[in-house]
Amino acid sequence: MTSDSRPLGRTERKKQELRREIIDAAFDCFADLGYHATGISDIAARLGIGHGTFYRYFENKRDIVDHVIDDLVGRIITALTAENAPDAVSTLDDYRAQAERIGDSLARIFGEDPRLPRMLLLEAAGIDKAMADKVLDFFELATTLTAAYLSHGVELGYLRADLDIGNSARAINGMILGATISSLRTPDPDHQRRLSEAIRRIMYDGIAA
Amino acid sequence: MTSDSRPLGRTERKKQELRREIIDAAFDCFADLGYHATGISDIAARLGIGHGTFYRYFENKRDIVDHVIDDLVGRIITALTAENAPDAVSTLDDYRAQAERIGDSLARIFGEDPRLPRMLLLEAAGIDKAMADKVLDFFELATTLTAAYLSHGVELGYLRADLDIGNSARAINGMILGATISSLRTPDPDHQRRLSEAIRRIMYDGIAA
Amino acid sequence: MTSDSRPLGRTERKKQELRREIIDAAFDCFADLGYHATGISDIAARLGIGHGTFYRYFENKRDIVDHVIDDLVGRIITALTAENAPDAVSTLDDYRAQAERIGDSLARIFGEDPRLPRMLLLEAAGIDKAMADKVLDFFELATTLTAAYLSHGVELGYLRADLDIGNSARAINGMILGATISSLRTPDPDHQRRLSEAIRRIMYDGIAA
Amino acid sequence: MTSDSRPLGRTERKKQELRREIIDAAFDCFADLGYHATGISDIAARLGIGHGTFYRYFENKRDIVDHVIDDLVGRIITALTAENAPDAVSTLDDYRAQAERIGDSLARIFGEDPRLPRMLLLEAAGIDKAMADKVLDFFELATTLTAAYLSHGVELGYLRADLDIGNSARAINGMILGATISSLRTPDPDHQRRLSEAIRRIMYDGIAA
DNA sequence: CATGAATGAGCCTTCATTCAT
DNA sequence: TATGAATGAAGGCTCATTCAT
Repeated sequence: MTSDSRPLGRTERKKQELRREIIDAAFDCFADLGYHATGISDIAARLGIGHGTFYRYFENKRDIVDHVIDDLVGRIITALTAENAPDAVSTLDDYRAQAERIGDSLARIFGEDPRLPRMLLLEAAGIDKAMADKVLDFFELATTLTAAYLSHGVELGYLRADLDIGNSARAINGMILGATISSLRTPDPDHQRRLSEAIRRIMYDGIAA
Repeated sequence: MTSDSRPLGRTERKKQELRREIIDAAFDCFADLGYHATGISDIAARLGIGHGTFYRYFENKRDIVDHVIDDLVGRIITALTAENAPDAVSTLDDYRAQAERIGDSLARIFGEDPRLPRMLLLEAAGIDKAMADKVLDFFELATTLTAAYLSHGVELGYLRADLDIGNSARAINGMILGATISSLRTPDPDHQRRLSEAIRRIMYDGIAA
Repeated sequence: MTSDSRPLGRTERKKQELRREIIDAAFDCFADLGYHATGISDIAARLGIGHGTFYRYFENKRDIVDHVIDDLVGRIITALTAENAPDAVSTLDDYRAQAERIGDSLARIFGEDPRLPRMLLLEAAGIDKAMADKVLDFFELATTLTAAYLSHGVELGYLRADLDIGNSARAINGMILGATISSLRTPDPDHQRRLSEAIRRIMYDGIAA
Repeated sequence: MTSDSRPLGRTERKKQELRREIIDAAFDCFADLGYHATGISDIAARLGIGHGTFYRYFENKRDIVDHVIDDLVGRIITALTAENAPDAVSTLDDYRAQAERIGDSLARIFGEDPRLPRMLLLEAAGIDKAMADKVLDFFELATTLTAAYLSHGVELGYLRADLDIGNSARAINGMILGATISSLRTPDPDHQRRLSEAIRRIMYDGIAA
């Protein structure tokens, strides 16, 4: 059982590896220089491969950035859903703890590599209409995930029965988005923790006296 | 004292007018095609002027987009602050009404021309580092404005005394940001109204049962 | 008898004056910035006139530089021929003194304004073929002048009877040219005097022991 | 030790070849059209290559002309110094023969391709200040070379002991320069020979009776 | 399969010149 | 007559992409 179930040849495995490395190098370049300022040769140079080789793995410049973004989005979705299924909790404390856990997951993944939110929020949408759509798709997907949590909370009676689930999900995601943007300027973990706390406080109790 | 109030000659006025038109045309182009896909000739063609004329009014392509963005930001700030000084209200009802008014202002200015939020949120940040900074500056400014409102609310006793003002302002602005992004996909005014309502509900009461 | 023989109107006189000023300003610009780096607007700006006005006095950029060069050449020729007619001397000492006087004239006119030789030797010829021809014409004219002096010297018996007049004139003018070029790098009058002395020594005695 | 002497691969050799061809084509264009009237596309078209290819070999237009001029200057210096070391002669006749040989070298190299002196004397200096400096540097270098010959001549007693070596070198180079300029108008080899003769006559004997 | 030399579409920008005011 | 706003030809340069080796 040393290899995958399908007998990928050594060559094939190497190819997948390089493909992976190209995606990572492209991410590095796009994050450092910006998409438009990055040349294919920058990506190739970072890997020490000929820039012609790039085209054996990806159609063109537009193609690679799609893979880079899909990769990022996949990483985030994975982090958010792992061990955090909406219906995995059954007590109020569990519920709140899960919300906190989700916030921490996001903070960790964005905190570990600030280029990730920067790429997703500042760089990606400006590439072209299709990419902007993909970013908006991601926001919508996030809304759906959040809505599922809220829905579960309403069912369990933890949340207001009259909650406008979809729109509240949008609002909550907006707060997370705001926090993420704030982290671009102030990456300090302490600050993020306080901001996270403020968001949870608003979520549960509002701001009214 | 023979008409000193109109110190601009007819020529000068025409110049200012054309300058204004170029900014507008550039906004149109950037919003339609994206910054990088827009050529100076596109802007000039839209106005029926020679593209050399463009350079009599703006340094270069980077210069005009700065003016376009400053113009948009200025419009938004104006709309948000006009008749909405943080300390212009003195009762809780006034306070809530003002919050609603501000939300409406934003909805109107973004609803009137959906290209405005699209330009500011999706296009601008991807132009280059400096522009990304300008967009983040704008978010920070918005946070400051919101914080002033919250601060006033705490002073008047409408809001929780233990409110983390700065971070709550960030969270609230995040919700507005989320709503704005949502409006890019679902420009329907009714939907916006419900979303706006959900945000205000969360703000004041939270989501807890 | 306050005006010229022809009753030039005041307007006409002003026109000639401005024309003159434009030529001077153009010379300044060409000498400072180089012909190609000089814009019509640079010339106009230096005079504080609109650059459209330029075209009421000169056909185009190529036209003005022709006038500038003609002006320079005229000044040099005038300086060289004034009081220095080839047949104005009749003794050997006079002859040598005249040669010295001519050298001094050149040194003075070039020394007074180093932009003059710079313009003529470095800038002009590179403008285009026609201008290069004009510069070569000037060299030929200078050769003719020098040849006349030599011819006179031979007639009077001051110079070798077997002198190849034309080619010796070319050689002598070459020495002057070399001195002028040297003055571009080393404008020091003392150095020029010694160089001038060396040239005259070679002219009369050669370098042989 | 299997052919270590040819360390350049075939590709590398081709590259050097094309680089050489570009320099030559650029020289052709600059000489034919003038530097400013020459476009990169003219150079590329002359070689039948895409104009983008040009930029794989040279930084920009300014870069190539530097190489063209350096190439010309190098060729001249080589021709002047090859087999003509200042101290390679030991009799007066040798000395005169060497001087003649140097003159012939120059005449040959300039006569073979009249575009060479045209480029160096008429075109180059007008390109910009830096290039004008380079041309003046070349004149100074030539002066240094000539001065070495004169110095040797004085040491051997062939030349006047009181010779102002530096300035005489300038004067002599001026005569050569004058001859070169004359050759631009009158490329006839016979004429050049007579002019060369006249120069040598002046050098050794002067013009006095 | 990897390479990088070659390519040219297409951009931004300048500036001499025109002409309506 | 003087002006300077408008113009667009022209050209330098970049870089994604191709393809022969």
